[in-house]
Amino acid sequence: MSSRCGVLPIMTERNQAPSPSLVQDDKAGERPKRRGKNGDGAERHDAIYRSISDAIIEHRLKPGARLREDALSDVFGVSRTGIRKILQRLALEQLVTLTPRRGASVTRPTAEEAKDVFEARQMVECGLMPEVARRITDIDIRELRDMASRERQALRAGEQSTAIKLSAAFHERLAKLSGNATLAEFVARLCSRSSLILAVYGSSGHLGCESHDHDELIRFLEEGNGERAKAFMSRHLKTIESSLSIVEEADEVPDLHRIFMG
Amino acid sequence: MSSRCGVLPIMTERNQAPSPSLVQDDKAGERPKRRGKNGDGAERHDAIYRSISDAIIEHRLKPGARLREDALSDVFGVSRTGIRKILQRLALEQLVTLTPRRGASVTRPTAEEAKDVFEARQMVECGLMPEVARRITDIDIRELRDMASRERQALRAGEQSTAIKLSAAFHERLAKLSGNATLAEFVARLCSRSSLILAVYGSSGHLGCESHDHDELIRFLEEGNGERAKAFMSRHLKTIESSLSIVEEADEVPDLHRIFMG
DNA sequence: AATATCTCCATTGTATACGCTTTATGCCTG
DNA sequence: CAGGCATAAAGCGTATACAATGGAGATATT
Repeated sequence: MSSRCGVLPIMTERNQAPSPSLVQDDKAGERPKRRGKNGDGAERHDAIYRSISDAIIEHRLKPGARLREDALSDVFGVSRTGIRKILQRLALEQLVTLTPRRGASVTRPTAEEAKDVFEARQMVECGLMPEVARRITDIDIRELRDMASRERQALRAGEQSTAIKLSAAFHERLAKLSGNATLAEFVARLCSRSSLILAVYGSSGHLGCESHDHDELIRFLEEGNGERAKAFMSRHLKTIESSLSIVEEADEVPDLHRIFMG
Repeated sequence: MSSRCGVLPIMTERNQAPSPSLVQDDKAGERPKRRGKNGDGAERHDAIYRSISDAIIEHRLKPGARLREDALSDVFGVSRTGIRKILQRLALEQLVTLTPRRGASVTRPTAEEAKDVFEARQMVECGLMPEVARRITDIDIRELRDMASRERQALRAGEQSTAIKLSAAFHERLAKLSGNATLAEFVARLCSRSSLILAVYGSSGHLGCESHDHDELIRFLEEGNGERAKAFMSRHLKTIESSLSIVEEADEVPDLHRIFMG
């Protein structure tokens, strides 16, 4: 068994925090980095959280990959206590699955979850479009265009990880423009899970959003046409969903007869 | 300062778990309750979580109430480690607020959060009605009627806490009938937060849902009229929201002058 | 030879101890 | 008499240690 992925494809972390400040010598006993007052205590946890979250969203950590606590604590240089907190948070966002005595692993979404997530996105993201079209400003449009362009660029350069994350970020940003923080956060979580779903059910070579869909969507929003934006978003999401090859691989007892006996 | 509520209005807990198994003598040193194999380890945490969550939803713990870790660990007989995990989970559901070095307290929703939450409920709960109307069965209807009846009963008996929880439970159950677990969970969270919002902005004597609204809603669902159910739900939620007296009380320095000097 | 069982190890669950930050009270000073 | 500072206490953040459980491998038995 365990044809799963290896244990730790986690590359240290490409910290996007402003302070690189070598990580591993924190464990050396003394504490050389008492910068401000406490400062990086909570920020460090948040950075680690984003690090793992990004790795999952970008498919550097694939569904089913196990996340052992002391391996993570080794990599990030904090003790298991902090790691557990982070894993628990990721579990609540359903990016990792916490099996009671078995530890954490990257969630492998089921087909039904996939359906639910895209149904939810249909309802919420589409429902948000009119309000977004109403509230969007020129600055927002410029920023969205920039994101879309960077996404296209990454896609063309073959940087799948980056493209996936930018695509999710685009949808999240869009939702945030509605001004409703609660719904925006919900959309953000749905986008993360969508990324996971793409990792499992996505056909390779065709990752999520079409190259120019986002640009077209921006155009509708720019002209304040909320209804067309809504319709387009609906079509957009349907396109993504229908591109999935949901085969619901039989988890339990994988039909050895059918597999081997033909 | 600290004209807040006292420290611990937590009455031990009216455990709804099947095993009462006295709680407080766990701290007595020995561990007399090693029942099955591990059994109550995780279940116990879940019970504590529900205990606190219920207390918040039922307004036995009011917004702003501080939740000190060792006080809770004393009450429930588990160490701070477990309490922290639970508090973190509650924080992620936005029932409690975790201030970095200050500990946990019951969240006091802002006016904007209230608006966002009800806007989200409008979008999701109403959007779910057609599907619910399509999938509802006779058994579901009977169960919903029972819940509504129990709610009315509690309301009439003056048991506010029970009525509030039953009302939220009704909406949650309804959402679950849609078959979409993701959206159902979102609705559940919105309902919890709504309860909190009612605690802060609700005019007393008029808590949330009207007595007979739920019964009427059931009727529409029973006849499979998703659109009317949707419209009714929309009106229902609007009624609740407009019953709030959102005054955005000045949080800081609770106006001691106005309070004591008249 | 295959399966069941036993044992050991890897890994998580929980508690406790320690340090740091914040807060409150008392004292000193202007 | 009022306001600021210092000291003490209390509570949170983190790490480490210990216990317990589940799994994998080895061995014995049928």
